[in-house]
Amino acid sequence: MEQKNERGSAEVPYRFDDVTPIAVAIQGCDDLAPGTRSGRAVTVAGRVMLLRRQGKLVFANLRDSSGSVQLFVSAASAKNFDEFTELSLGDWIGATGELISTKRGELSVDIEEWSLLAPTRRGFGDKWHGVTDSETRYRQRYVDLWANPTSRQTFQRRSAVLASIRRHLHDQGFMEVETPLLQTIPTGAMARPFITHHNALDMDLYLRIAPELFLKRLVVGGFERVFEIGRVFRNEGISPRHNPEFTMLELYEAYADYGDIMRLTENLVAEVAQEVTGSMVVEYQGVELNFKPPWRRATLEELVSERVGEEISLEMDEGRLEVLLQRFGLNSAPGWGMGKKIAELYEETTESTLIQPTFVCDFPVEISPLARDHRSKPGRVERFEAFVAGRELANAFSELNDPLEQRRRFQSQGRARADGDEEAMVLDEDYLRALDYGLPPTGGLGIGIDRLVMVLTNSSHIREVVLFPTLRQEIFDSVE
RNA sequence: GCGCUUCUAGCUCAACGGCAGAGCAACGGACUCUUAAUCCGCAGGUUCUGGGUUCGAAUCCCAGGGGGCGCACCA
Repeated sequence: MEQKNERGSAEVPYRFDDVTPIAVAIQGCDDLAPGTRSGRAVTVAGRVMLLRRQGKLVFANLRDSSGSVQLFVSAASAKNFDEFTELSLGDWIGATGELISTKRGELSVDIEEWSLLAPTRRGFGDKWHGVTDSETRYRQRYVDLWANPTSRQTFQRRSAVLASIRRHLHDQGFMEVETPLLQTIPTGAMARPFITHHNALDMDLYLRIAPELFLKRLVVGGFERVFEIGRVFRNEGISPRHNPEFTMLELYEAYADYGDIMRLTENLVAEVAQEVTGSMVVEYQGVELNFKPPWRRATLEELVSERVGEEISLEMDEGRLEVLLQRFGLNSAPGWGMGKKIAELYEETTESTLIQPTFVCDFPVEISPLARDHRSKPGRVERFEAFVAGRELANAFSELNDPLEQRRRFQSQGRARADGDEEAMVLDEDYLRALDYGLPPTGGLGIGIDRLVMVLTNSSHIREVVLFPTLRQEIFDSVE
């Protein structure tokens, strides 16, 4: 099966000098006339992806992370020519030669010297079809990345998105911080946690479901603009839009309210889109999404009223609301107040229809335990969610900074928990103590980075944008 | 967790109740300007696993496993 490849890596070099990325090496040589030589010598390295043997002349395509280039290997001028003809697709080599244009006008490196850097013992799939089997692509991402250019581009763009976000936030005076992943109280969001155990302390710990409360402690501590980009873990279902671990951006800005955060959000996302895709208008699954600010702003109650076709509000008749819930197949649970019921109706009828970027504003206080009461609308908080392509992209609020009110909110969550809501938020005494020391007016924001990357890479499944997505354990037939 | 669906050579796929095949890769050989696919040759299989039905199962049925989609849950 793998007959040829009794070759190991024992005899290949430990390093290879003077490598230039292929994209850099070939820069400026696009217009070399067919059949001419550039006089420029380059050293490149990468994987042999295609081979066309013509006897005393071999053409190969060499690829590295920056691009690919044709290698022109002639028996008359290349060292170790016979060995070159024995290379396999997928072998790593390094090579030095002059940039030339072939008779057909293909820019090539006319190899003088080359070295095998690592042989491959397994093939990289069909050279035309690549590897399409999704299981192989997710489990063996190293194969996917080499075999499928679009996969490679997706992850390169993901990196560009992260770099762009960091650059913009640093430019605006935000400081990047790291807070605990291992937490004694899993709080700051509505979700079930993963539990683990620390042996020396003989203590259960939780993988964080959000960094939120730690970041606000830092604002109490005087860091007025902080952000964290990091993994959070939620012990919930897996779907095309959910991976148990995912990457969240959270930021907090002192002296700002949710209106400031709205402007920050639309500007940040629009500029990132512009930088990584070249445009603020992005095609996603056949639909054009326009991220150019300003985005539409509407209240949750306005949007759900629009969809349902009649006025929906916290002040409406509760019996009428129950009728509407029934009509949409929703059964309210004991303990649900008007706010929760309206939120459920909104989620069922409205969320998936919000295609263009939209700020959904002013959520019911009942479902927003960390957001500050709206300055003029009783029963609502100053909170928004940004929706794009029918999905939540961001969640933000004017942060609740009153320790007494925060305690009441936690206690209300505690009652929901007692009623069986496993995702109701857990009270954090130290956080309340921190608020006692004074949290200035603060705007906070959370953005699901994976979903942002999905939109900016036209990916329909979160696994397309997570390098090593969570899968069931693979069972190997033999253990050697 | 539930429903639907899928799994055949290293990869991409045929065969759909009657001898398990092709292209590419690999392996051997020919070829000095090719562009996934030149030519000749040679190999390659627990058809995901285990049961069952049948004269006969990759194919039909049952159970299990992996993947995908949908629902539920969430971001």
